[in-house]
Amino acid sequence: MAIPWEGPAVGLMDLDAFFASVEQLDHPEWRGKPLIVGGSAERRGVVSTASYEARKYGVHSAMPSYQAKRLCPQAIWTHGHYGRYREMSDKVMAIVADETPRLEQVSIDEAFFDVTPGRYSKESPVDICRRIQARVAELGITCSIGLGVNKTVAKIASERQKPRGLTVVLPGLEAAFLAPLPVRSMSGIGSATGTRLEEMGIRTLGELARQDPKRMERAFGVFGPRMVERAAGRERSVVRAIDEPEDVKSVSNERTFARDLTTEAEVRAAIDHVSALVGTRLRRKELRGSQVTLKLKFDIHHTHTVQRQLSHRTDDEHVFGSVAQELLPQIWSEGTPVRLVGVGVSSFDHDAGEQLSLFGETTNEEAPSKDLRKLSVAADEVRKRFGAGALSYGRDLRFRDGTSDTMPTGKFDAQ
DNA sequence: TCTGGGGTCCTAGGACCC
DNA sequence: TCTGGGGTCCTAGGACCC
Repeated sequence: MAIPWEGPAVGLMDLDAFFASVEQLDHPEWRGKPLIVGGSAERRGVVSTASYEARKYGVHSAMPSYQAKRLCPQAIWTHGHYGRYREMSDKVMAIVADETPRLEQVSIDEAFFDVTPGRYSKESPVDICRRIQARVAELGITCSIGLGVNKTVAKIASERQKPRGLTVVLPGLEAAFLAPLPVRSMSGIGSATGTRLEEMGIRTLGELARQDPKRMERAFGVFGPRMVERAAGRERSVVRAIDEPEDVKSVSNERTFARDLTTEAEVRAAIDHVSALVGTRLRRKELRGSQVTLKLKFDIHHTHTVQRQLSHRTDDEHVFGSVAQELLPQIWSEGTPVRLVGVGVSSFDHDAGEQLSLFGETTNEEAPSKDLRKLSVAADEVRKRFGAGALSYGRDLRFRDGTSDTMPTGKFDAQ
């Protein structure tokens, strides 16, 4: 029976324990057993995804692996197969896109979609959600969906029932749905903001919704009044169409080392190594940026970054990597242990021309040497054919055995 | 032998210009 | 004769998300 629906309808689809579910699909012998996808306990790894069987032991995403191992020593452990997850994710997104052109992917396992009646189809939004769930299930994995009048409601609803849940908040009921929930259940409110709100005596979304926007603006800046609107269920969200992809703002890579780096040679080799990863990705994405960021983490709470704006855009690690090398002394002196090294490139300015500088590229001291860039492109080719580990530049070689596990981008539950 | 990696957005201070 | 105000860019860091 169709449920009548007035006004906007936004869904949030979340794949249940995605990485672990794909592993269990591909390895029938792992089904029904505690399974953890994540980095190894000995190398400062964390849990990326735990199967529902492992969650019973208290294991959850983002938990340090050593802790997970203690809670569930019998768990099957895998480092994950990112390419395979990507492939499954693409199949799922194609299903959703087949139902509505307004599909905004937020991560490998999550997407908002717009099923406002009359916009693309006259069908009930609830029926469309049920069909998406059934079609995804045919792939051998499952998803949970939240449905409401905007993104905030859809997102929170999707988390109410898992796995395989469909939580519908009918139009007009959003304020009542949100009111009793703790402020932390709304995305955008993390531990810092959550604590500050509590100190102000605001514990639930209902209490947040009743706040004076001016007062919240004084306390939280532009985010304050937005929080109030969202908590009241009044947010008006736009779901991007599938053919208007989001502009990428930055591309970066970082590595945490199993053991801290201490010598200059090690740190500089790490910068080269990480820069090469960034360069390959920039060229694959056809992006050139003019802002270079070097990031070092000394211990769990102390991270330093330095940036430099270049006069032109580049995608060549020989250029931005040597800039990162030049920046190193600004935040590091030999002897300080380094836990993590990161390099990023940003300021792409997609639609602007190549040239930022008033001066020609050839007159610029930072202009990439054509020969070096050719070398970078040739290296991409070798990596593509023989694998990412097939090639590295001179300095790289010295530290490669010290890297921690290369983990795919993770999926983490709140907390 | 205590917490990864890839991102986004916002803020705030300083430099600099008019 | 001694300090205004607005705007923009750059830089560093924090909070948050999955």
